[in-house]
Amino acid sequence: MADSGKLVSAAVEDYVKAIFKLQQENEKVSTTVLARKLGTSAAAVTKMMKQLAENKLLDYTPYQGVRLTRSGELIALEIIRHHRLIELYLQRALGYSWDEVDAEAEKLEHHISEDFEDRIDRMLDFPTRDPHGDPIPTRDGWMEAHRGTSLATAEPGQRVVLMRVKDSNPEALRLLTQLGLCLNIEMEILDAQPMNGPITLKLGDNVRTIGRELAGHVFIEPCTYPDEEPIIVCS
Amino acid sequence: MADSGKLVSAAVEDYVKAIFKLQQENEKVSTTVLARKLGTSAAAVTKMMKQLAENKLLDYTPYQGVRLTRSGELIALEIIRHHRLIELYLQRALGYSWDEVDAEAEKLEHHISEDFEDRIDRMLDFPTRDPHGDPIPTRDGWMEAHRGTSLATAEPGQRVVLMRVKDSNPEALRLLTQLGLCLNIEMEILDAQPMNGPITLKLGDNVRTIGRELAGHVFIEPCTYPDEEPIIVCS
DNA sequence: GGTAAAGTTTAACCATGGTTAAATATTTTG
DNA sequence: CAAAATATTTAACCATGGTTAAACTTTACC
Repeated sequence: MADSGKLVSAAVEDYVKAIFKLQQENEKVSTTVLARKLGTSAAAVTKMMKQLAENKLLDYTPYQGVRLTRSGELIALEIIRHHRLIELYLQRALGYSWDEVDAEAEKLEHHISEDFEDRIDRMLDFPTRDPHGDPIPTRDGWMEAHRGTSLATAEPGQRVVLMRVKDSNPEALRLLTQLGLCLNIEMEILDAQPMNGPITLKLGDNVRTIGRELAGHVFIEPCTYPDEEPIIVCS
Repeated sequence: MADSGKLVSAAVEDYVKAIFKLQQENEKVSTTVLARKLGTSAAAVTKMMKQLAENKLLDYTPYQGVRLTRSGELIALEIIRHHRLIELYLQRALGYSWDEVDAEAEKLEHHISEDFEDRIDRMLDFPTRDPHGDPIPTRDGWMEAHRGTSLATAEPGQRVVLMRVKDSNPEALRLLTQLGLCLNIEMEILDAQPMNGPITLKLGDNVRTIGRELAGHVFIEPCTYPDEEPIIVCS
């Protein structure tokens, strides 16, 4: 009953997923950083690291942090695939908004079958991105690199496209929606005040000013056709 | 992390659900029967009964079996509601067949939000029955009685409607589909051989013979308009 | 009605995944 | 470069939900 037939527990899946995400930033993932990300204690993390190392899901050198093995990565990618497919499904099929999908997907990702995964994948016509612009890993464990650079570090004068947003802060996502920002929208960066001051954007005919913290949740890329009129794909 | 914020664990939900179903047959539910239903040991059940009694989800008299309190019933009904809504959703929205829905719903029922529940309820237009003809409890903890009597005990000569099937045996459900039996289909009972022998049915223009064991998975009611031609609602 | 069988509970144990406090490494800094 | 600060690990503990084996009730039957 506690086992429930699963090869890896939901807890293990959460650990592996968190490590995967953290190791995209830093070479090695430290105990404390992981503990903070998972909302648990460093002691609990250390114990789990030993267990995961025994199961060959990661390489663990005491005091030096961890790094996933390919086996660990495959599990992480499988869960991230579940998460992002579910997010997109909730948005498309059940009308969830992009600030609501993360919390629901967080619970469901551990409990769907391969069959369910395949069915929603097919129903969504084999999508490659989730509602936040994050890439959806393939079934066989490959994932595109993240796109975009932070809007918080953008220079005025550029014409850019909104490629991606951070997924796990509903408040930020609601704010962005209110401001008229959505995936694939084109905008011009009019101004970026020094001292982490606000950034002013032109969205179609509207001018909007947003703080640096919120801008940190947004990732952009230079417009492919910077000379043409911006195309507002936002609904 | 083990807590995960839930008031009741998935294990408790499974226990309460199993007890609810068993106590519809027998006044009190015994340790052994529960253990068999849950695929666990009698000792584990006893321990859990004490815990559930402490939490006032059931009344427990040692050696005498248990019965849910109203609180326990409400939890059971909530989970059964989840289960049956999910089953119907999987069938309608994702093309699952009636032999596939139970296993998937069994896992998902513990992990959906109230919001998810409401959304699929609305999307399905507030349904009252799942794909097996079982009633879907209301949000406030009320459930219709089960309909139908067993086809295994039916007398020849009747014209009947298929009201309900047992939900948790995929093989039986696939067999029934192959034989052309589905919910709401009308049929005439032509013959029922003694000694638990096979039952012969007329479905439209087809005549089918099924064993008593399979018939035990099917529940019927006398046709409301026994004089008219059978209406085949089956697709 | 006593005894055997069946059912139930208790006891001792295990694994998982948490906790806090203390001990030990590592890193930073004056 | 030593001491202080920080990070990490260990140890002892807890709760949940399982196990098996032994003890104890209840039921069934002669």
